[in-house]
Amino acid sequence: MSDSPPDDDRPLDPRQLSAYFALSEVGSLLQHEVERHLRAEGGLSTVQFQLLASLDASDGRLTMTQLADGVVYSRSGLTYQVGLLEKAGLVTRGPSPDDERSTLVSITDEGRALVERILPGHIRVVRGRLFEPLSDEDLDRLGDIMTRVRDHMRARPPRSAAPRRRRGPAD
Amino acid sequence: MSDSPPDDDRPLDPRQLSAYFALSEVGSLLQHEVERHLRAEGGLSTVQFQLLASLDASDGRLTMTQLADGVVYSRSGLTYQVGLLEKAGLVTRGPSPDDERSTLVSITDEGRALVERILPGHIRVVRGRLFEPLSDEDLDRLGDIMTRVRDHMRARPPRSAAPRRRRGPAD
DNA sequence: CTATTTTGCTTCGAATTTGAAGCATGAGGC
DNA sequence: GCCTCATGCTTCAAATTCGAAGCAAAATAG
Repeated sequence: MSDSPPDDDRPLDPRQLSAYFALSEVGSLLQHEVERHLRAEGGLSTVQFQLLASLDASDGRLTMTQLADGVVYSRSGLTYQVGLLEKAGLVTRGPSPDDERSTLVSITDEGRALVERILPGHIRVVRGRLFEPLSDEDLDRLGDIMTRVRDHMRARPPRSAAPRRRRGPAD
Repeated sequence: MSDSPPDDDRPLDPRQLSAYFALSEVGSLLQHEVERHLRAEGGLSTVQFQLLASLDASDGRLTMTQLADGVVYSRSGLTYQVGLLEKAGLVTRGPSPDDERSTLVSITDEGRALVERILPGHIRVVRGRLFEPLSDEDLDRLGDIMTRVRDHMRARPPRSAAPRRRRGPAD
């Protein structure tokens, strides 16, 4: 870490490129297939399922902010989606006892039941599409890599633009 | 095909779960940051950039179907986006000489110039957010794994629903 | 204690996305 | 050559998305 090499402005080498493209593609494909399955199976979008799953995994109640933080999503979009879930009777919204501003979202029994019902099929999709061609060792490695990347991305909030404005930009 | 092991209906074990969640999260986070950057830098959405990059990488002209196949996208959405790109002067649309039905999309010089202008920053984002915490070995492994998964997903077109409806569902 | 700033959420309008339906051309069967 | 089906793309209406603006409660400053 003595002096940063000019690594930053070099093009990606072929290995990086191919890894990046493959990752993007897998992400998109997986997302689409999961979407399709959830829609067909339980009439839910991916986000809605993630929200219910988050609630189910935690203590059953989270604030809007906690939910939005887990799922990568805009605040207003979250309001909309939680509204739909509430209308469907899968969650309820109420004020937080601690903080009058916060809305506490709680999963209903019906919501839990739906998650339980959809989960097996969801898992089957993920297993069949994602994990099938991977060995145990691949799996460990993938988990390790992705966890590290995620922590890295979560650690540093994204600079909106101009990551290093040392020299005047040609803009 | 003698008797399928009950592997299929087991829940994902913790390693699989954590790998799956981390992968999803990284995918979402990366997509959002790329989106933000491209929008700020060149006024393009991710899809538009991918379309231009696809055209740039190939011979400069592709049919709508070829484009949609590369990017994971709906046909109608593609029509809309290509329409925007055309309006912006970055691509042109014309009939295919071979097939009267096909629309051939060509990138303009302006389009190429825009790609050239945005690419370095895009690469900087990807490098900084995705590759920074990875060693060379990680990189190779990641590329290998993702390539294999992608090929696997591309090979078998997704079953719309009901992968194995052997026993009457409790629906 | 009051003024200011911050935080949490919702509402709003504009842009995007999607699947279904529509239209025209190409390919096959007869 | 016709008739039927498949293919390539666009149009359409409805749903979803986002950021900006708005509003109320809480934290902070003085």
